[in-house]
Amino acid sequence: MAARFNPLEADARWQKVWEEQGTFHASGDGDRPRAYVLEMFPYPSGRIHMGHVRNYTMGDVLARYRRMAGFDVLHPMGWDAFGMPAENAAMEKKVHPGEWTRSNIDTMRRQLKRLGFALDWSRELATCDPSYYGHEQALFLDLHEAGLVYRKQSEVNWDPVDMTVLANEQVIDGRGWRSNALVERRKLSQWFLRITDFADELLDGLGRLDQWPDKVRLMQENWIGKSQGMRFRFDLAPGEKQEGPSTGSGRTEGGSEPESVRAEPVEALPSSFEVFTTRPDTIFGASFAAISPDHPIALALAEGNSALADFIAECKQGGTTAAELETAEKKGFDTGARVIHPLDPDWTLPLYVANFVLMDYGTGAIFGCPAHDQRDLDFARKYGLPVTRVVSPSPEEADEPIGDEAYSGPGRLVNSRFLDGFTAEDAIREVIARAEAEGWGEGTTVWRLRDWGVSRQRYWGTPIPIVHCGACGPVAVPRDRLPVVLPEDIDFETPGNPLDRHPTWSKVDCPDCGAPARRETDTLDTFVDSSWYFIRFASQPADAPFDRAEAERWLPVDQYIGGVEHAILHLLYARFWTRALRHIGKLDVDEPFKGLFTQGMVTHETYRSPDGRWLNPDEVEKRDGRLVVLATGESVETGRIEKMSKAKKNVIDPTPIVDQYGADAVRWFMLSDSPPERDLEWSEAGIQGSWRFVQRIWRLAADEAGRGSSTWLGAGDDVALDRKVHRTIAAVGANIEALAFNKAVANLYELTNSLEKAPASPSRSRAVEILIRLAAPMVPHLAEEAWSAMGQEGLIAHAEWPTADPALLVEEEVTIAVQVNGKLRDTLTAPKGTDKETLEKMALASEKVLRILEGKPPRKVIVVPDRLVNIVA
RNA sequence: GCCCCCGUGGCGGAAUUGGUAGACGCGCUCGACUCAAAAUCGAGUUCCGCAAGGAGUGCCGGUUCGACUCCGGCCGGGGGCACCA
Repeated sequence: MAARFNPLEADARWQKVWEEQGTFHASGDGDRPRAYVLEMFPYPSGRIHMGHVRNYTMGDVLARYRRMAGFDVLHPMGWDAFGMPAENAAMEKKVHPGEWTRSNIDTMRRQLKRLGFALDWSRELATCDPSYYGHEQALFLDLHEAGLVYRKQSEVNWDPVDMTVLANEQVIDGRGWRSNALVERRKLSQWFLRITDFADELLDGLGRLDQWPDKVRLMQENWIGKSQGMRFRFDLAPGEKQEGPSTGSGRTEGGSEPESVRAEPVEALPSSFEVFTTRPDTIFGASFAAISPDHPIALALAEGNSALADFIAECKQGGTTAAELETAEKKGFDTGARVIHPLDPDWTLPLYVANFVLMDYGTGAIFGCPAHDQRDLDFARKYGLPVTRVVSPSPEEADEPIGDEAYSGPGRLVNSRFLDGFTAEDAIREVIARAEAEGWGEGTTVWRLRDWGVSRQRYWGTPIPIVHCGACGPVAVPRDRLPVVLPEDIDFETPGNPLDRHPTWSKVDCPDCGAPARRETDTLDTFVDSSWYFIRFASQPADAPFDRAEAERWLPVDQYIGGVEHAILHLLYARFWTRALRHIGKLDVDEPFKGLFTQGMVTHETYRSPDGRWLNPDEVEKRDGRLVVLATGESVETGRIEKMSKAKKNVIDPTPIVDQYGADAVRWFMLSDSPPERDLEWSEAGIQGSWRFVQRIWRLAADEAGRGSSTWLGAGDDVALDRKVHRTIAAVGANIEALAFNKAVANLYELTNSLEKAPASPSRSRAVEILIRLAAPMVPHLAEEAWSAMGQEGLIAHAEWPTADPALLVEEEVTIAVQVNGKLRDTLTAPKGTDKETLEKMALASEKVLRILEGKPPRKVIVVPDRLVNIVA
């Protein structure tokens, strides 16, 4: 056996063996228990980065561990291959998005294979492949038939130069990130999925996801944002112009929104409108009503009021960034109209248009109760509106005036006529009951969650399988004509969506009436692609998206691992999609991911030259204990430790590192030190430490392999070492199960330290063999090499995970801490299970204790068996 | 503004239900091997102190025989959401 482990030679050899033998194929038959381990599939951006390496190493350890523990493991990999970067590359580098993407996939697949991940490559998929997105189109049509897809006008960020729609994060200071042109708000007809129909289910389901981080569940809960309250009608007081019939009150029930009210032409002034409140109990504290600048009543009133029209226009200006909103002044415009209080026909309130009322939350209108809402209070003070307390924490404070702070605490109703003396809770119930009985309002629930707009005016995505016919309207593409394949001959020379400009692609006959029609040229949000790929991994027939029974055998994913940046959107959409499939009877799974783990980022120091330029780590060198620029010798300023990014030039490409140290050292480093949920700082010293450890294990194995069993003949068992080994078996298994890889790594270091110190014995030989098996999920190439060199049969990937002997886990002797007044003064050793009296006697006999007690009797002695004795002096 | 998480040696971090704080790694110091270096091995490494001993888990207080752990109040760092009625 060689003195040193040579990863460059061994890695490739074992990777070839695994591939040829199909070692990591999920069989899906037999009666072994199943485990589905999945990491979030990558976007093929060009090359693998350290974040990928960390993510996939974690999943790999778990997958390999489960396989050794007897599971049939599904551990697949694929590519989230649609998206904007491919189109950007097409524009910048004049390459076809498909070509660019597929070449990136080839590169990254090679890089992943170089790391020796135990993946079932036979199930590899790419979302940009018609054999994937064609099935997605079919599923889209299924949801469409089930009424879960609808079309409505919606505002988008429109870049007039690039002629494209921008996501919110692509709008920087009101300008397009690429064109720098002022972004316009445009209304487009877009496709929506009715995720709000599932809001309650999605919220409710979070409570049962006990293997998800609390943080993520909380984020989703906030995102869904359930608010219970009441919706009620305000009638406009007579005296205002009221032309034409009432258009009713705006919205229909539930999450299904009609073609937007905003799209209607401004004609008549409605005679009433609805507001939403979570505090119907404070209804007698009302002092004004306010509507959004986008509200139909505001638009109608502005018709004859140029000052109001100006105000509305002003509201539309200004940024929508968080900082701007926070500092933006709360402004209102008194329309002069008044509304009638629903509980007193003689009481009218002024109607304002206010810049802080959002049209797309609730009903786009509110009533203001300044005494008990801070924003309403600020508004009332500004415009000199009355402030009436209606909730009081105690009877004495009933007439206490409200100062600068609104009172939002508990209490009983005051100044509220028939509600006086009610608790807030009872008052809410009472007001809702009354409103419902009298027909002017009702209890309701409002969600922050909006329906999911899935239309993207982009080329590189899944075509939406719809044809627009002048006579028939939007018509589904018949199933036998799926997939609707993206055209390859496209042109990126002119801005805008190439599908729109394609000479022939969009021209089709209507599937219903045969008349000339036009294909939908929008493509689907790429989050749709990632909402069901884990199902396709589990089952991939050619003629259907998945086979229900086969998919149900694997799902839900037992452990899903990825970045916390997907805590909301991807994970919420995938949860929705899965529930939607269940709703339409395609798949009986409610939650797609049973266990979720969000791993931390890989970070690195940043470096700057004296002139403030960011420097690459390879431009920097340590000389005489300080960092200098390699080329010039100037001193380097060490910046913050940050997530690796091109902008900060602190990216370490994994490939050269793997070439230098081998896959196992890199994998080991990714698991060491930092807890997996926290950030890991890449360092040269760290990878060298990992390399040393790989060689230390190798030396132990080589030592045992070279020794043969004869050398320790006559030596007895090393019981202390046996105990250490079995404690380690238990600890490593538990820590991998808990994804506490840094602790499992520490366990293996400890065992290695013990083995290096232990004299040769049968125990030691067994221990080294067990160490190799315990380390196999983390450093698989080394483990295979050592396993075979030690003369073991078969692959270690198929070897059994060692079992801890319970008898060896029990200590015979324990160390007892001896404290005086809670401070450690001495320790003593006693057989496990020694009774309290004996321990107390032993502790009181301690010389150190006697010295501190100075002959005085202890006041009290606390004995915790097998743990400690605390003497209270 | 609202909600959540985290503060432990020079650094990354360990520490079942409150029960010997600092496992393990990195770094550093000294030593061995070597002509020398690398590699490797051995010893040490929370702070103050020669030692005995004392202090110590962001700060202040509380509960307890006993607090990194529980409670209250501050300070600092990070994250999520955000004119949400």
